[in-house]
Order: sequence, then C-alpha cells, then structure tokens
Amino acid sequence: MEKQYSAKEVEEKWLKIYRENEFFRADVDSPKKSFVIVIPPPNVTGVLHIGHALNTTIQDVLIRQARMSGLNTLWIPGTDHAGIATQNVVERSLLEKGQKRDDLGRDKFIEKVWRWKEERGGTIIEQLKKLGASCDWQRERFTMDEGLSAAVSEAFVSLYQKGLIYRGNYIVNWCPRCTTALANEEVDHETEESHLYYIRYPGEGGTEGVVVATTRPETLFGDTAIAVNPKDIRYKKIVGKKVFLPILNRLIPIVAHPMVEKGFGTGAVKITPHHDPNDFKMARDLNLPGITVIDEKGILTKEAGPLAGKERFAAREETVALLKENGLLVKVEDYQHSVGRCYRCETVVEPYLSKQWFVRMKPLAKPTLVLAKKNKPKFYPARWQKVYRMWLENIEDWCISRQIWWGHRLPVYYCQGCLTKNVGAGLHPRPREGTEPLPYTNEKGIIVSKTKPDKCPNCGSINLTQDPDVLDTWFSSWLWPYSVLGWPEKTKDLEIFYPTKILVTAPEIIFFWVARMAMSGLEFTGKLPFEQVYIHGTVRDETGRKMSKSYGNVIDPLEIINEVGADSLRFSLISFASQGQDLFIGRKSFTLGRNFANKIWNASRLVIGRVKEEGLKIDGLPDIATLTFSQRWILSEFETCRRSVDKNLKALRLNEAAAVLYQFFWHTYCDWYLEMVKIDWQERKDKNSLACAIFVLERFLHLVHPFMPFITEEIWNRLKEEGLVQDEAKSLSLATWPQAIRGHHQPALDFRFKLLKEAITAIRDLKREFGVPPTQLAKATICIGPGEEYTFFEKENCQNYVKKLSGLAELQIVTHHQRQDMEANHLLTLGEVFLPLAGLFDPAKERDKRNKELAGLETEMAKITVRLKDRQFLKKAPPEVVKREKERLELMYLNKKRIKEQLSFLK
RNA sequence: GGGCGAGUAGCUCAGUUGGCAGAGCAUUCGGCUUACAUCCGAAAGGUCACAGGUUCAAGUCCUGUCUCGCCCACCA
Repeated sequence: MEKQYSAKEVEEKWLKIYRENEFFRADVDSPKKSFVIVIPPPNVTGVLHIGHALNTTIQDVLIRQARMSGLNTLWIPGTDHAGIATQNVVERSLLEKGQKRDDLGRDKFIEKVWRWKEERGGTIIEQLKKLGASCDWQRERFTMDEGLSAAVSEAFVSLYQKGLIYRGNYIVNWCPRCTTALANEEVDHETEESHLYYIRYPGEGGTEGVVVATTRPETLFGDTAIAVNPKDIRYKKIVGKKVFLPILNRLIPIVAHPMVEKGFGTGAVKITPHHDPNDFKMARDLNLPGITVIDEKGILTKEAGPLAGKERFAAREETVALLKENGLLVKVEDYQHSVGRCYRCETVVEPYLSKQWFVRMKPLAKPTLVLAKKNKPKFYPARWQKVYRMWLENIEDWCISRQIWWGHRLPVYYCQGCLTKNVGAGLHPRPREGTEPLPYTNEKGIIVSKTKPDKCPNCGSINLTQDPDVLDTWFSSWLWPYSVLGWPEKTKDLEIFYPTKILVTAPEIIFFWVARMAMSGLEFTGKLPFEQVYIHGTVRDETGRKMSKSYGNVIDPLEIINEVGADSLRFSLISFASQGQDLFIGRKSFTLGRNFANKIWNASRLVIGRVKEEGLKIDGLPDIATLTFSQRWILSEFETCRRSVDKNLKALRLNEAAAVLYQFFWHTYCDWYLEMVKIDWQERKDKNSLACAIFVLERFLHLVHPFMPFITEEIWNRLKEEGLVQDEAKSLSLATWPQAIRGHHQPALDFRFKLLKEAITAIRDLKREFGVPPTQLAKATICIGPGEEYTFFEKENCQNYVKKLSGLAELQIVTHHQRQDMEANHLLTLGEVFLPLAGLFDPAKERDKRNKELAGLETEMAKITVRLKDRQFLKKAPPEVVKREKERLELMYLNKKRIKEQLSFLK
C-alpha cells in the first residue's frame, strides 16, 4: 500500500465506480422493508455550503447504515426552483448587461431562467455527489418538473374546491424591491434604532386636539381616524369628535377600539388602514375607509399631497420637517423597535394592501395537531416537538401568491365575460363545514382549473385570462415527499416508498416546510410523510457567528474536500454535531477527520503489508478456543464498540457513534492491539494475531463506512484483492452490517487487560519520572497476586508485552517482593511495580510522592467509610453499589498498607 | 412580553436510566521504536455558572438567580 493516503485519488476513483454501477438505485420490486429519505431540496441557484454538507452527511450516514442493514433504501435527491431567490439571481445577471426583466417580457425572461437553470443549476447536485451522498441519482427531481407541477395544480384545485383556498384583500408583507407579497415566515424581524414621533392633530374649532405617537409619520397622509382605548378616561370625552390631519388638514374622527393600549405613547394612535395590519383590522371592525399613500415600489402616491412621488424613507424626513414647520411635532424620542425585512433581499418590508391568495390553515392543522400530541412525527431532539406544536396551534392563513414570474403559475383563470356581465360565477368553492365565511372575497368570474379551459363553463366566454401571479415556492415544497414519488398518480413508488422514514433538516424551516409537509401529507395522502424529524444545529464559526458571505467567515466545503477529502470533512462534521446543538467550526477543525483517515490507512497498511510480506495465507477467523488472551480481548472490545455504535445510531446520536469508533480504533485497536500483534509475531510468529487483526479491521471498516465511505471502500477492496476477505458484495456499501457473534463479548477480559495496561503504563511513567530514556532497557519487578492475576501475568505472554511495550530488558513477576535500596515503585490496582534506579533515585522525592498519595487515599477512604457506616445507604442503595464500595475500600486498605511499607523503607 | 437552548479542563465540546468527572485541540516533558511526526509515550489541568431543595447518593432531578445565544408575538 502507498505510504501516503491520497484522498483525492481514492475518492475520484470510487465516485467513478459509483457512477458507473448505480449501487444506490432503489428497487420498487424488492421484498425488503423500505427505508426512505427525501432530501430537503437545496435551491437550484445554490452552491454547497457547510450547512448542506452537514445535512447531507447525516442523511447519508443513516441511509448507508440502513442499506447495509438489509433495508430497501431510497434517498431521493432534487432541487427547489426557489422563486424569489432564483429570479433575483437572474435579474442581477441581466442588470449587469443593463437589462431589466420588463425589457424582456415574461416569456423571454422565464426562458432565460430555464436556460440559467440548465447551465448552472446542476452544480449543487454535482457537489452532493462529491460529498459521497448515496442518493438514487436516477430519481433526481426539480420542483418545476412536469410531474411536480401537476402535483401543485392538483393540490391547489383540490384545496380550492374544499374551500380551503380563497382570495382576499389583505394587508400583506410587501417587498417593494421584489414587488411581491411575502408570507409572514419570509420576513425577518430585527430590532433597530429608530424614533418615536409625537404629533399633534389639532381639534376642531381651535381645541388642542390629540397627540399621537408613531414611528412612521410618513403614513399619516393615509390616516382615516385616531383611535383610543374605550376604557381610557383621559379620552372618553373626545371620542366621536374630529381632529385635523396635519399638513393636509383633512378632518378625521376620533374612535375607540380595545386593541389600543392605554400605556403606549399618549394612548392615542393614528389609524392608517392601508399601511398597518392592526389599523387594517380596527378599520374593518369600525367600518373606516382606507387610503393608499405608498405604492408597490415604496413611492408615495398622489394622496400624499406635497410628498407625492417621494421615496418612503425620504418622505419620512420631509414629513417630519413639515410637521416641525407647522408646529405640530411635539417631541421626538429615541426608540427601538422591530423592523421586518425581506428574507431574500433584506429590503424593509412594507405592509401593503393587495389582493392575494391564501390557504386556510386551521382546518389543515387540526388533524396534524391530533397526531402531534401523540408525538407523531417524532422529533430529535424532542424539544422541537413543542415548537412545532405551538406553531400549529397558533397557525394563521398562508399567503401563497407571489407577484413574480419564476414559479408555478396559479391555476386560476378570470372570465372577462362573467366579470363584466355581472352574472354568477363558475366553479364556486363549497366551504367546509364550520369554516368562516370568506371575507373580502369576490369569487365572481373565477375559474380554478388544472388546465386552461377553452371557454368559461358558466357564460361560455372565450375571453379568459390566467392570473399573472405565481405560487409561493413552499407551495411546491410542501408536497415534496410524495410528489417526488409520482403523486397524484397512484404509482407503485408511492405504495412502496411512502411514507418516508426520516426528515433531516435545520430548525429554521420547521414552520416553512416541516409543519406544512405534515399538513399537506395528511390532507392529500392521509398519512404523515415521515416518521421522524431530525433537526440539526447551525454551523457557526469559532466565535459563534453564523457563516455568511457578508462576514467573510464562510468555509467552503469543496475547498475542504480538496484539502483533506470528503471522508475527513464528513467525519469531522459528524463529530462536532452533537444532537441538535449548533456547531462551532474553524478551518483547523477538519484535521480531526484527516488524522483519523490517516490512522485508518496506516493501520491497514501495517496489517495488510505484514501478511503480504510474510506470504501468509489467512482464511477467516481461527477457532476462538485456540486464541490467546490478547486475541480474545480485541474481539471482545470490538463487540463492545459494535454494540455502542448500533445503540447510538439507533438513537440518532451520530456524534457519539463517531466518537466510539474513533476511540476504539485509535486507542484500543492501534495503540494496544496492533502493538501486541507485532510482539506476537516477533516472539513466536503467531499468525492468529494477524488473522484477528484482519477480522476486526474488516468489521470495523463496515462500521465506519457510513461516515467515511471512500477510504473504507478502498481498504476493504484491497483486503478482498489480497484474498483476506471473502464477500460477494461488489462494494462495501452493499455489504452486510456486522451482527453480534456469540462468544466474542467477554467483559471479564477487560479487567485483565486493565491490569496489564496499568503495569505497562506504570513502568513507562516511572522511567519518565526518573529520567530514564524510553529506549534504555531497564529492569523491573511486578509484584502481583497471589492468585489468578499472578497466573495471568505468568501465562498469557504478558511478560513479553510488558517488556516490549515499556522498554525492559528484564522482568520478574512475583507474588511478594522485598523492596531494595534505590528502587522506585508505583502502585497498581492489585499490586506494585518496582524499578531499580541506581544513581537516579532520590529518597526525599519518593517520600514526598508517597505522602501525597497517602493523603489522597486517606481522604477518599474516609469518605467511603462514612458511606459504608450509613444505615440509610446500606438499606437503600442497590446491593451492587454497596458491594462495589466495599471492594473499593478493601483495595484502598491494601494500597495504604503498601504505601506505609514503602515509607518505612524510605526513612 | 412568551418560549427554547447553553454555561463542565486554557479552547471546542461529550457526559443516555442519578452510582469513582471524559474526549479532541492547546500546554509541559520525553521520543524519528522498520504502519503512521497527520505519529508514539507520559504529565499537568475541574468548587460541573450561583443559591436552595429532593435523595443513601446530584454534573445529571426540582425551585429560584445570574450571564450568553436563538426563536416567537399586532410594542403603533
């Protein structure tokens, strides 16, 4: 084997083999139980970032382990058309050429986006492959595929017919830059420094009127009332009176509404129905008119009188100036309040009155909540269950129309005939029982249909126009787990692969996506689309900041793959991802995985190389009865490791599983077992040691494979090439996950090994302490037993292990030892080691050490003694705990005796 | 305002049903021992944020406090 592991070469090699062999294709006719994951589709415009890398690795670990465990696995990849985001990207590239989307027109523009998608949209999928994702690439889907688009229309029409989709005039979150509505969840709120302006509205007939506090003086042109709380005695008298709107001097009434809080500002608030959602509600309650003073681009309309045509933020300044001139600005306070921004372009969102389409969510949430209360789906970590449930409980209607071009066009047609002739509408929705009447809706002349009708079914007019809006991107995403399997067609895929097993995603999209998928799944398929939901943390930099381009702290996973390989990236990420906790990662973090890969490579090189050099024929594992202590011990240790990995994977504690593998391989297999193998070979040409080494290595490679697919695949295949492993599987990814083997797990060996290790460590420690160079072969005595421990050291080749591993020329194992002059010693659990140190020994130093040990021992003994005298403890603690304490105390007594003996010699 | 998470070694974090406090990195010391210096050996390092409580026994369970972070909400 090559001295240096080349991740690049090996990974490229296997990527090619995977591509050619399609190992990961799912078989719809398989009799095996299925295990399905659908990928959270990344934006088609996206490039792989570290968060994707984590998300993908988690899914791949789970799917690979399931595949090896004999399940019929399917992992469906795909991308999301990401309406606003993609449109923004293409618009930006147009802008570089000085073009705007309107210059092209809708059709040309969409053509352009498709072309862009074809050329650049595949990048992220290629990057997922580089990571080693074992998706069924044949089944790659895109949310704007024909099939998925059909699913979207089907869902829309179905919901509309059930009365769960309606159109209405509402205040929505409006992004004046994207000129589209946004759902509540698409707005990011942040607290910002601002001002609270106190403005006087003079009363009729020269009375002083009222003062209101507002953060948005520029909207005052749209005020149609002043509202106070009906219980507010300060204002009781003036409710019903009128005041003058500043600057425009229009008369507006003072009204009362319970939503107004007495304590805020002056207790009086201006009502601007078209530019504030609360004002809109109050206006509706009180039947007040509204005036639009800011248009869809954020420019003040002609209703704004002197400020018509001004941009909204400039208008704020000018309004304040005008108020000041008129003496109506009472005061200005510094004020912090939360400002909503478009999650795509960060423009401050404008509450804007417009006609939009909504999904009525409460009826959809109801059955979902029933299951949520039974912990279905099951969240990992469990705390997200509550977040999910609370959102479902307080759910609001979902604004699904977007005024952009890139996306699924609404399957809605307007019949000009019906609309002008003023006759009844076509396909009216039948409201579900118990749903409220549709407010602000006019269904007249609306035809909702999957395909464009030839003529209006109601009036026969052929003058039909399709709604120009497109659907929110999430309207296709929420169908993803079954639309990718062919829904609404009744496909075999759906029958076999649905519902999926687990959804792996980030906390940010529990509302956007997870909850909505759950609801739509129940609505359209009658089933929850996934059994489990794994929510992983956010990847942050070392200082805890989110990784973002603007901070310049992003780590590009592809760079990491280039430097250290995908395996190293994957293993490091998983190691840092404690369930649901955020990850703090720097560039250096990936040395963890790189070093581990290096270790695996080199250990394999030793084992395989040794067998080859010596021309050994190794044919599986020898009969366990013929094995020595160390050989049985490593089999037992592996079994412990295997159990722990299984347990942790099942509980979705992937980081723990990774840690167990790391610990076992490095510090048990390499540090101890392989060292003993070398000795066994050197001392007595023990072939069995190598056979066990290979056996354990091969099984270990299986366990690490889900985490590090490439290097394990490579080494496993080399084992096969050397004839050291018999397995018909064409790839480790298709091999069988290790199962328990009877007789391998022998916990009693752990204790024996502990004694051995302790003796070796003690001698190394003594040598270091007294400045004996590690290479200088020393002489030592181990005093142990009498009893089986003594026999163990005598019999099991332990003397050789101790001698070689601690650098001794001579070793005596005795049951009793009279301490010699100039001899240093070290306590063991069941004995002592002695090292003669002529010339290096310092009795005073020794005495200090012993006294310190004695003091520590005595405090500990005192504690245990107290505990063992405590009747409550004896009565209530489980017997094995009591027994353990007694044993500990006994050992300590022994050690105390030994130390005292030593001290008497040192005088 | 409500909810959630975190606080354990210098740093980043594990610690599952309560039962002898762990890892990686960094530090110190010693080693090129024919798999690996991306390595080997050893050491040092802890009032488990604080205060109470439950328990024979608390890093772990309960109550409260403090600090940091995140999410939600219609603070005009």
